[in-house]
Amino acid sequence: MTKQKLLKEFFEQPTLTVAKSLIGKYLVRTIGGKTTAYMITETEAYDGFHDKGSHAHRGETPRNSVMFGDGGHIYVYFTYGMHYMLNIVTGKHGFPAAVLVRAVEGISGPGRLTKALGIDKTLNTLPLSRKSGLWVEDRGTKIEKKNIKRTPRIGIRYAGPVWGNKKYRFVHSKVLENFGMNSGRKRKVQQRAL
DNA sequence: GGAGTGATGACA
DNA sequence: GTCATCACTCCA
Repeated sequence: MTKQKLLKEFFEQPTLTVAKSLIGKYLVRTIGGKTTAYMITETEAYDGFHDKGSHAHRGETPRNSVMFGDGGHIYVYFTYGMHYMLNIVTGKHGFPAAVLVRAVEGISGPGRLTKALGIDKTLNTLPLSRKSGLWVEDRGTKIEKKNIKRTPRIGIRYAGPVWGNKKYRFVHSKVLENFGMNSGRKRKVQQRAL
């Protein structure tokens, strides 16, 4: 199995490309000397100033400033008084965009994901790297196009009929591994209802 | 369907 | 300084 760490160039691609390409990649977390990896199954794109669903649409603020920086950095924010959300900054410096990682295999929901992986605001603004203890790897998993569903994003109806209905959410429905069929092992697919 | 929770940003 | 809002989760 190849393990290829995704570099800055990957995250500098257009936000929608990154959001879609992240499905099937592995989110790797090192904490307290232990490393875990989970396949990403759900993402959402937040793309530029004009995106009314994005934190950046009213311009730069202390909270969202990392979105204006280089791709491949971590944007974590706290919401609803209890949940951290994990985003990965995309695009080039100066263009505010990010991908929200909503779910990984076995863990649905962005708040539950950050809780399970011990992700909090201390990671905010850091680059994805071994040093920060959080990065993304391509482990050779192949995802067929037809198995990635596109839907409107969750929880941003305030963005209005146009931006609220943009299909900027990518959800994985099935996985094919490049080294053969599942050798008898039962695949556990957890997926939130659509 | 509704409570809980507190940082954030808009406004004054 | 106040206040409404929120890229959510859990329990009913």
